[in-house]
Amino acid sequence: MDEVFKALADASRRSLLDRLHARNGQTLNELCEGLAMTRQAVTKHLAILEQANLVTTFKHGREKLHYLNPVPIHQIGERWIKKFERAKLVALSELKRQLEKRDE
Amino acid sequence: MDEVFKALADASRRSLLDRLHARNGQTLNELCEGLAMTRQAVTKHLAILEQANLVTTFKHGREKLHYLNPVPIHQIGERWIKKFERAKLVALSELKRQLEKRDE
DNA sequence: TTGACATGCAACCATTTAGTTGCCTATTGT
DNA sequence: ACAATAGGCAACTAAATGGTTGCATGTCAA
Repeated sequence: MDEVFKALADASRRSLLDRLHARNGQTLNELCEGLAMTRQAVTKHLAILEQANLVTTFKHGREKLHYLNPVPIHQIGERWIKKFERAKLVALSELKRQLEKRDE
Repeated sequence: MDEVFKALADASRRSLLDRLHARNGQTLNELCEGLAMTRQAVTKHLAILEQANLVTTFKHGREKLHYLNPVPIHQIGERWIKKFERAKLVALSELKRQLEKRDE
């Protein structure tokens, strides 16, 4: 779980996930196109995404195909966001109560 | 959005959010209790959470009260996770298709 | 009013991180 | 066979990050 959050912390990596979401199964070079980064930098980002299990790869000849694995992202929603859903419901009223308490 | 993801990337900060979720409106010193960190380190974490709008604070006399703001977390779910929900549904079949393609 | 308590500010340090360059290996098409 | 293509590995650098210590400020309570 820690690795997933850390992987998602970087904007370049989120954009790589966006690209895979737009078209799944891209090669490393395809993912590099149009980015202001060297191929090696992208390789490192993909390795981090892979270690967080957000991306799965298959080798096909000399190419490496990258696939988005949305399951960990879904788990964030399941385990973490839902935890704060109820809090969201009462947030406004709590803040309101606090603002009144402030004038004591 | 970038700030929210970065704020969530650190385990200490997520645990601070957990603590606030368990009991909202704690002071800085209360949030420090039992942590293997100096007060100043916690202050920095809370500042990052505040800047990401995940925590809101009110000063009450000499105390600073910290409140969880779950809205940005909820927005992650809205804007980002749902984007990958459909992808999750087709992920397995896509992977399967790829595995077959591999043997061409 | 003065000491204790709650917090703020700033300088400093070590580690991690994001990126680079340079070179090596493996596969493919002609 | 061999040049071009796709990717891998390692060393290095600059900047960001997470943490510390030391001191200053503001508020409360006796």
